Amino acid sequence: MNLSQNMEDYLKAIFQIGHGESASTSEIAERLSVNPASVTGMLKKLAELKLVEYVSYRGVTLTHAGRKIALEVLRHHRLIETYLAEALGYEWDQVHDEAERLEHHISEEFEDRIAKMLGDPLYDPHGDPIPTKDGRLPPVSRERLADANEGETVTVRRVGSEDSTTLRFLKEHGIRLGAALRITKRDDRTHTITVHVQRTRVDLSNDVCKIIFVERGS
Amino acid sequence: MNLSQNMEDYLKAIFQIGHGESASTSEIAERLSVNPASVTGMLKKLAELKLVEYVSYRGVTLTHAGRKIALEVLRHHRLIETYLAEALGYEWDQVHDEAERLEHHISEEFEDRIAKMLGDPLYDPHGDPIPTKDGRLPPVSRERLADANEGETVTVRRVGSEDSTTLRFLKEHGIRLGAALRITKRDDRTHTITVHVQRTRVDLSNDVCKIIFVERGS
DNA sequence: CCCCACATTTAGGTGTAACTAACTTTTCTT
DNA sequence: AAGAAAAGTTAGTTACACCTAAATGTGGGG
Ligand SMILES: [Mn+2]
Ligand SMILES: [Mn+2]
Ligand SMILES: [Mn+2]
Ligand SMILES: [Mn+2]
Repeated sequence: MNLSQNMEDYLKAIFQIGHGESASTSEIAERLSVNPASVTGMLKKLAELKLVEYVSYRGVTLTHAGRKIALEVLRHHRLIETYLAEALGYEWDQVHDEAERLEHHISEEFEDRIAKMLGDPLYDPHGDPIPTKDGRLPPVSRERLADANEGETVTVRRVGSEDSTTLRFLKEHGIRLGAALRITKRDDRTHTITVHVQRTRVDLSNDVCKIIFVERGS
Repeated sequence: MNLSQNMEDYLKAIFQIGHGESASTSEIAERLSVNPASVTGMLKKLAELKLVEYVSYRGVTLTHAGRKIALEVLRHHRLIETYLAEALGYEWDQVHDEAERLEHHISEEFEDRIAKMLGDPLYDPHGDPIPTKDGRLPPVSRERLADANEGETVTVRRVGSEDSTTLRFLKEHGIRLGAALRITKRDDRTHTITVHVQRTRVDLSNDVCKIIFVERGS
């Protein structure tokens, strides 16, 4: 099956929104910066190809075939991000846009070679799991920094953002994968959490804390 | 100026056919595996954008702006080929197809990083010159093995083919960049040239000898 | 249970880039 | 120099993927 770049991005978006549940037209439109009317059109085409199950006004889910493609594209994306960071010295806030384009244009050969060169990594520079060649997703932490208690110490495992300003901010304050954070204060009035990284104090908004996933302990 | 992948490939084709002279509709169609009628349509659009000078029934030449883009795409192509060979262990017969797609999708950032990593190479794995960032082409040999005399010894500098079967054949017989060839026999009846690489004898058709460019001496 | 707000789809249209078939221009052959 | 062959262009379609505006469906509050 040879799909267009656009179709691949739709399948990936449906996978990432839905994660099993069905994705709505407007969520897909939002994520792809496209008009909802365009989404309806594309969903019909994807349903025609048996890549999604689509019920008018009810949203879509991926079929087995659609899910397989979504995972392949996601594997490309995250392997490329990892390669850019490891082999070419990109920062974690620079990798996303490059990977977003390249994911559609590399060959299986390229995929296999960079995977091997990197030692078949399981996580990308943001801690996102890289689907394996046979379509399985390595486990990820779902504990959010936002839910950690005052006094606890946690380890950063994943940052669920593609926004380069946010990523740069975090990096500059020492918040990177593997960093140990001590939660020194939760202010529920200002929705702010104060953490200490090494000896540096950082104030984080609740919004940011919702996209930082951690593991208890250090 | 943001051009489509297709437009970029047209400009590159015109550059490579013409090299100063004008390119004909059918040559472009041939090279891009596209219908001549489609070429006419595209040439009009490119002329509209002032990227080519187009006279109906008379062919096209690149404008300064068009040439600049062609050189940029060519730089991408050849840098990527070089990168694939040097950094990822591709063979010289595997690099072309991958580069043909990727050339349109990498960022300036990516271009700069791989160029730097490779030490700003001047030639790709086939000995083709890599345009510099400011659009200048390193010099190349135009001496064809086909024109070498019996008894001479020459050094392989460039192989002007993208055909992987040809490239694999040459590689397997020790004919690679830098290899020293002694022309031991020219048979003008069978249009065959016999050369010795190291101690191995290889018979080459005249067609192949026309795409092998050499430097006199070893 | 009706109405309204919102989500979604349909209808109609754009731009890109290809195709085939028919026509025109150029070039070659005699 | 005429006529045929080759090269190139025009006309009319197709497919893709987007858009806006108008119409329709859905689910919750009154
Ligand atoms: Mn993408
Ligand atoms: Mn990532
Ligand atoms: Mn190309
Ligand atoms: Mn090359």
